[in-house]
Amino acid sequence: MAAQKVARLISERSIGRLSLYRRLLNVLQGEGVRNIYSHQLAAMAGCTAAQVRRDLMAVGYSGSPTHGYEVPRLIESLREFLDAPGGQGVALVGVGNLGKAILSYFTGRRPNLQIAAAFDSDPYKVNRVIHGCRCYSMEHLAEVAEGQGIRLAIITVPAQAAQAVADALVQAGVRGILNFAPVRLRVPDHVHVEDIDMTVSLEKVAYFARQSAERGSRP
Amino acid sequence: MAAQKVARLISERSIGRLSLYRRLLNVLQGEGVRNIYSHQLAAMAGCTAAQVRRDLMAVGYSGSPTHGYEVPRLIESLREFLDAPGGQGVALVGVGNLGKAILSYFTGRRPNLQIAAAFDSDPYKVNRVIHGCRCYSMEHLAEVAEGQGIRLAIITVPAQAAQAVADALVQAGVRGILNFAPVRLRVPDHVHVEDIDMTVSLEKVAYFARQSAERGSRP
DNA sequence: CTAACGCTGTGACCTGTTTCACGACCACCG
DNA sequence: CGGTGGTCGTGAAACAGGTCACAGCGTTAG
Repeated sequence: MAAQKVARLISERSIGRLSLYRRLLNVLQGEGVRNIYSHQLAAMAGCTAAQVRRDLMAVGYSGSPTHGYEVPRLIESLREFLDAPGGQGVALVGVGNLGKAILSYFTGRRPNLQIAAAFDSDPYKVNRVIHGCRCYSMEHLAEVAEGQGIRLAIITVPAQAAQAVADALVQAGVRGILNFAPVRLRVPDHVHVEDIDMTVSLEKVAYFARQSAERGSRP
Repeated sequence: MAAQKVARLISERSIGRLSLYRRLLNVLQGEGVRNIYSHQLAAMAGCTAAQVRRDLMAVGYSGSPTHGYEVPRLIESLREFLDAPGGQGVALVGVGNLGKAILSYFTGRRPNLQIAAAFDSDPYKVNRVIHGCRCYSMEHLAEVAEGQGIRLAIITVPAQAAQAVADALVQAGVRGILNFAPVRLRVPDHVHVEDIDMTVSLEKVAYFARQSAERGSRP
């Protein structure tokens, strides 16, 4: 407690990039790379070297001017900075097509962030094991979530059901939600919601693709 | 051509919000709402009224100070602003779990942005129809994409294959890519890439949930 | 041994986005 | 028929995030 982290004002964007750096570094480590410079990491992450250095300021590990950053130490520092000690269980609510895809996507990917339980209102899915994850009834959400100390959740239910699910999750003590439903969830301040809105993303792509097409055809 | 749109410098963020507004408005229209004020839209979208008004400046439809915005006219203006005339075909590459989920997710959702063709390297999937969408072999990508005038694509292949797929798509004339693979794609400047990185998003949720938990426990 | 190099960390600047604030307008009420 | 209240559009201020530039330093070449 003496070494209390100063409440760093670090932006959401930076956290995203730090997570990206870590993933890139893991690949590099697998290739046997021992040291790396900020500009190399920047090239891989698609940003500038200055931004990499500034982001890394937050994690509290300094590289050497001569050898750059030691890959294993940097990974370790990022782990300390980003991960909860002891790992975090995640609940997934809504075992439809998207839910199943996400279950398989995350299976064995991040050992520190495992999907520990799935929930669905469809009685046919309840008690089945899907991609290695047990599916529970919605009625047992609070019980299972609290029993497993789950603080994070992924919502992959239809839009109409999303708010009710979010309320139930908050009630069960969840502090963070990754929301795939195309709705703005209303939650208390202490709960963090991250939206992934595929429709909006696709429309953004369509818009900007059209823009660059027009720009390109009229030089 | 005389009415050439002034090259509005509109931010990526704004486009995302405009797309969100439109979706909210469609729901409202279904409920029979005729008029709406900026602050109501703001409450639903999770931003401020000033931001709604500023975003809407770009679309070129002015509301009335007394009745706010007419829902049908605003939807129409957003459609003109966001959508390509005549609709845009989209290709989906990678018919795995995630690809199938996305196919079912977009089926019949946005009539203007239909997934017109799917591609996979697995011969077992080729020529099957999945969620109403024909799956072609990767070899026919250029042929089918050009034949159908496809300019947009969604990548849902494993990370190792993503760059090769992106190259092939660009070669086939694709101008915008929605990329689910956890890799930074390298593409020419005239191609717009939008990344959806679920791992990064989940880690962001985990980080900020932990932050607010710590902040909450120490008031 | 000295000089020169290249990289890191960080203060200062700059750019792009959000918020504020205010003039103009219209409907409604008294 | 004038006052009042509420909203819109938009210039200007405030803010956040990203970039630049440079001091400091270990390494290495000469």
